[in-house]
Amino acid sequence: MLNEAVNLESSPGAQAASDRRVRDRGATERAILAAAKGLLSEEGFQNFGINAVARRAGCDKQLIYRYYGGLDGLVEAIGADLGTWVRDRIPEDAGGMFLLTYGDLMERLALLLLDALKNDPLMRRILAWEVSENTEQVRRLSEARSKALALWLDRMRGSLAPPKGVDAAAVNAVVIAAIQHLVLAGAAGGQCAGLSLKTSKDWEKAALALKRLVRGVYG
Amino acid sequence: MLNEAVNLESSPGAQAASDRRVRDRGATERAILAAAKGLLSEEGFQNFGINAVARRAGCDKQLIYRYYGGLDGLVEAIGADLGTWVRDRIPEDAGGMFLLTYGDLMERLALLLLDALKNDPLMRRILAWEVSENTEQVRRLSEARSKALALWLDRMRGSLAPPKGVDAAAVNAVVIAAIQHLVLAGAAGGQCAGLSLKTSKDWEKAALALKRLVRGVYG
DNA sequence: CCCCGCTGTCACCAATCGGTGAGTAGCGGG
DNA sequence: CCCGCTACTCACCGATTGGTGACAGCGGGG
Repeated sequence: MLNEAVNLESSPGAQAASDRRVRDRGATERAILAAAKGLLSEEGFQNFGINAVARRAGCDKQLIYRYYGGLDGLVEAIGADLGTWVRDRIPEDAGGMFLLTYGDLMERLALLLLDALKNDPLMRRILAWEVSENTEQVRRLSEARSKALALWLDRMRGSLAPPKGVDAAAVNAVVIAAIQHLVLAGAAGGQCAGLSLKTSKDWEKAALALKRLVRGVYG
Repeated sequence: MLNEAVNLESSPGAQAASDRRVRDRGATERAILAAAKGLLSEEGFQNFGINAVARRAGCDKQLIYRYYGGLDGLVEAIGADLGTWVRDRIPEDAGGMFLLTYGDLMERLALLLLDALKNDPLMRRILAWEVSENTEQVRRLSEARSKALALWLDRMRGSLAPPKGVDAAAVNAVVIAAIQHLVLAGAAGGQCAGLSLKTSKDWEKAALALKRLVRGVYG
């Protein structure tokens, strides 16, 4: 039914032969990792499983067990890959920014983070995963993500000291929480607490409100 | 277990007879709804399904199809039930609050919402569901939830007008986003952006930061 | 040369999923 | 008392899940 006659293939039957995977473990490993990241980005963690990844990678799931030790190992590999996230979005002039006040800096960082997350489906999916499940799997991934975020913030901050009299760590955490939830809600439902988050005009309004909040505490 | 043995048989087989559900459609419907809400609250949306609900309700899944038209209808019933959420947390003195400024009001509302969500696992799970999936099912539930939230805010606000010059709707949405994400992250992983969210002392720090932010914009 | 190891494929497992059709059991009205 | 309506249960369906053991084919080292 599937296979034509056993003939000397000249017809599309040859396709099966040409599709044949070259024996290259490294390439296969990379294909699996890419498939996993793509699948997580596009479909979310709901239907993220061995079978789905293998299907997308175009290989047998057995290879995932062999090369990554199962889904857990694969997820860990994704986490390790998140290290590139911070590298990829550190502008060269990070150290030479002409930011005068801590408020200037935090406003800038908030807007940068908002934009970065808005355009990074993988990070968004991981974030949603984090707040939805509490397995060891997602905990490891979460750790990698938050470490990357912390490193990014640290690099961007440089040596500027926060003002005294405010618990900057707590305030920043709340601001980041707001950013993350805005992005999640916007991507998922297109709105948050009655505020539409679809058009770029919508996002400008949200960004302005965010700026006001940050400026309100840090001046 | 509940009922003593009225009968002749003393063997464990009697248990099955004593457990026997009384034929009461209304009670069964309520049991199913309660099971659904409890399951969603405790386990999250991951393993929320016909089989799990029926198992917890102690009845056959067929009844869920019959009485609620399947999971969708059941979810909708949960959504309808969220209307009580508002009623349950409107303090009597809502109209008679001696709040002078819009800032006073929003600070108070923010802290109230933070606490309410912190202690409401069902709302939290729904919230997490909203940012993780975008099916028709969750969209309806989301709508019910946000409508309840909007109504609550409206009731609490009374007739106090927001100050001019600020996009209060956007600012409030951002604040609510922060609250919701703090609660989600706290419940799931016990922290958010490096800020621990476990002890009540942790939450006080977060609440203080939240107050500062609100006060910063609304004075 | 042959053989062994590595890469990749396939077949199969038990468990669970959502969903449906048919059958049982008890209560209430005639 | 019995009959019918209704609440309820059971058995089964195909599909999909995570997981494993056995096998095929190529290639390099003895």
